[in-house]
Amino acid sequence: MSETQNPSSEEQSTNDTEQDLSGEYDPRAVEPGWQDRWVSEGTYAYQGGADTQYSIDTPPPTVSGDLHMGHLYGLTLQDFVARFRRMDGDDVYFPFGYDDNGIASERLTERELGINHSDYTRREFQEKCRVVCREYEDSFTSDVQSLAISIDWNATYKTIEPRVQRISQLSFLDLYEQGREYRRRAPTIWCPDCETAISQVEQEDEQKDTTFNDIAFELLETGNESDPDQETFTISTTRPELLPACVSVFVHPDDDENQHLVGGTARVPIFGQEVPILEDERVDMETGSGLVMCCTFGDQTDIEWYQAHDLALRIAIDESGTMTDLAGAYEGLSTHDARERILADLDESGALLESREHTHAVQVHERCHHEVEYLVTEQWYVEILDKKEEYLEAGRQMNWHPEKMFTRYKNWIDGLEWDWCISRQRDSGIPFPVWYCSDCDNTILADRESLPVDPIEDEPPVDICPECGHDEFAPEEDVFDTWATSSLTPLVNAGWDWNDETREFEMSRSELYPMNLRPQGHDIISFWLFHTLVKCYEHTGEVPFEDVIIHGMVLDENREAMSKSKGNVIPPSDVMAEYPIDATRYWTASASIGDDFPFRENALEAGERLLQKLWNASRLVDQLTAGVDRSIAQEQMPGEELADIDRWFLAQLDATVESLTDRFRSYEFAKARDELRTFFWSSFCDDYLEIAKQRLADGSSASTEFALLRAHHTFLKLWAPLLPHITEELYHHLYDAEESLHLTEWPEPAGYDADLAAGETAMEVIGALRRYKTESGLALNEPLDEVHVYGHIGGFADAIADVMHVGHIETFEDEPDITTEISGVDLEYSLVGPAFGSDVGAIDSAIDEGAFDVVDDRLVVADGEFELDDEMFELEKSRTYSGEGELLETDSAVVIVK
RNA sequence: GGGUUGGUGGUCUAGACUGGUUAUGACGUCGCCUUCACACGGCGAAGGUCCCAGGUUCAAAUCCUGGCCAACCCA
Repeated sequence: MSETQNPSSEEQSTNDTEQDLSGEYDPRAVEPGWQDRWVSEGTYAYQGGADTQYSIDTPPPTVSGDLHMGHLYGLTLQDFVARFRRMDGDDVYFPFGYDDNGIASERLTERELGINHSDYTRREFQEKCRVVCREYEDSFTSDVQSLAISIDWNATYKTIEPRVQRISQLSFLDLYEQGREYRRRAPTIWCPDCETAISQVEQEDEQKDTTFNDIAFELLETGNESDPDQETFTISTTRPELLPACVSVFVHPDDDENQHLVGGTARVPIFGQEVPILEDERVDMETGSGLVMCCTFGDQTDIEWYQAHDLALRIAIDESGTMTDLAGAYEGLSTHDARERILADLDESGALLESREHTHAVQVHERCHHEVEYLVTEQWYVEILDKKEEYLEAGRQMNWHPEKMFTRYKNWIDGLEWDWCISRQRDSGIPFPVWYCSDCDNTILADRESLPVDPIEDEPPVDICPECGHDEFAPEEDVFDTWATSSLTPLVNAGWDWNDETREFEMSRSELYPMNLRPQGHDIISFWLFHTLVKCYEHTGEVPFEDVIIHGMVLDENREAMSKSKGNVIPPSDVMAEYPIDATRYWTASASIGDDFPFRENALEAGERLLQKLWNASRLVDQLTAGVDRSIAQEQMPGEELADIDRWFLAQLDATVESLTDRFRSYEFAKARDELRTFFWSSFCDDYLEIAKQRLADGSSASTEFALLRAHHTFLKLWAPLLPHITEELYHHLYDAEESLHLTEWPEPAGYDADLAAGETAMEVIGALRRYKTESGLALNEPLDEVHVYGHIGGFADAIADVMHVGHIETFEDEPDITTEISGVDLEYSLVGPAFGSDVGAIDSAIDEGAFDVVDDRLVVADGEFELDDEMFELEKSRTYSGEGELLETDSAVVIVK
């Protein structure tokens, strides 16, 4: 869809492996070069035709602003999956879309150009939207490319493009024909600012300051004719402008004080209409006087009352938030002005008893934060309330990562109260492919083959109405809700379309569907995931996703959500200016899927350090294997030709490969990252590389050269999904000047066996000797004459001698000739507990007092009261060495430095 | 108001499903060391009532109940 900013700086990494790697890694020079090259070479293009695919249904960002941390995080997680799967043998379909139809992009356009949509024709305004969106999309695309997201840039879409419009309209027709859509005049959630209907998901709570007004209503009749002295009662309301819409007053059935009113009637002040007094348990007795007026409509409870009690309908507010003729003298005023004037008039007439400050939760439109109204309008709906159970069950069929996120999906479905309103009274959406007969209002649908259509410009498919024979039609002027289209992304990706010849729906890339992965934030489970499931399930009969990963939100350094109002937003551009992308990605990998996670400057610094470490270690490997044919890294050397120490390291590498593969497959990037970092840094750099360095310093060793290259080559691959730039750069320097590392195969365990226990002990011994030198003020390369090791270190004595510069090393399998004294007993409680139960305490205290003895490998405690088998305990010994040299202890060996 | 999730050294975090007595790692702090890939390095040290209170159990960071706090979702 778009070009990179600077498509041709490929030369910069054509390398010659003869040359040493330069002193320091310079990501500023390296990273942009690779980003450009990957895009211009189409490195991540979906191939098609392979046996195994992996398809990701990426979230199309709403075009409403710049790239933010949430995008960076989400996209990077997807990229980890994509890069791993690609190397692991799958043909990865990693598309990208922009959601540029609907209210968000219209408002962006208005904001950007300082205009209002109503000042233009629909066509003109749409054009302006396209222009503004295109600019935002281009800069967004270049941002995404500079994050090294391995998207196939041939597989992109915009939700406003004709291809997607067609799919969206096809979807509408299909659901209509299945009987799952209807058009109805009914109470609707309405945004007076955007002047459109919205759906339940698009409203949110907001605390607002307002005044709570006590207003006297004249009591005309009581319910049981008692208490005739009472002339008025009090209603508390925050919305006096709704008085002209008042249709009844409600009392709670448990409200003893006001019970006598039920069944009576009252007169509304100023407006004078007579309304019934009814009883309903939805009254909130705690707030105000306990008496509530019901207006059509002030909130959702009003709607429920209206339906349950068959009340009158009085419409006092119109689509633009202006008072209607029902408001009499207040007609034409905004709701806000009407409120002021009505309050003043109430005050003057004495009906306003009290006004007090009050904070309460109101429903607002999430896009513009204006208070919503509930208006009776004609809208299109997708029926969902009748299938809540089925959609819940369908959700259960997907693998949720983390599992607990399914609960959120369930809660959302449980709380559903409205069918899905999909019509919007806006300009820049996808039109309904519908006309209505001007005479009988019959619905005329467009033909499938003619889609996409715009009924305002296009003619209906019939000349006369099939119902009544009339020949004039009115176009449907509404457009689809954004989510009615973005809920179709799996079908867009799979190339869903209607085949007019076979009279069936089909997919041009059917192998992609159901998609393998849906990645998204937990904030849009109710929007995107739920709607997508409903739509795709109804169209295909299948659940659209195999796996769902639900990630958390990026927080600031104080663990608070980033928001413009708090002023704590960190734009990715700031981070990208200061840190390498690979370091940013390293930070991103530290979050477990599902957890919110804080921005941490020091995590980025840690990433930078790792890059430098990887670079330096690679430089050392490069130097140590200067004359060696690098292609051996991709071959196998039989285990028996390898020195013990080399085989030992490769065996550990095997285990790491295996474990990392599992981690990546189950989306556990944080664990993969930490495991790999620890193994790379501690085992490879600190231990093995030091050993290899010494071994090769003493003369060449085919075994060590092979192991070094093999390990290094493998490390580059293992790091590749997380750190794509530096690994690619190194790979080109050392192994292959042409092919991209990211298109090579994920490593597999080579099957090397080694005495892991002996290796472990050998590393302990090296550690102990290192400590000994440091603590004795010796340089680490200071020679030691002679060392005796008591413990099992197999064939690793030479390696220890090499790396620690020991002249002569002697090993003994048994205990050294030292004085040992039993200083305590370590109990194995997992065995002692079940065997001795409540006696464990007595055993503990007896041992503390020294009342134990070892007889024939058994521990006799408290004069024989208890006897423990040898596997139940271990003796703690303190050793004193009186011979020549110094005694060092490790967990499994004793070392004497002569 | 209802629900969900979480609360582990100064900070972030592993461990919790499957209970076992010495709670993981990183960052930061402090001390020592220029050492031939790397001081963006190495070695070492200090630092924890595992939110609180009960309960179950021989044994609880882990399981159960209640509370407090925070975030999110829904009213």
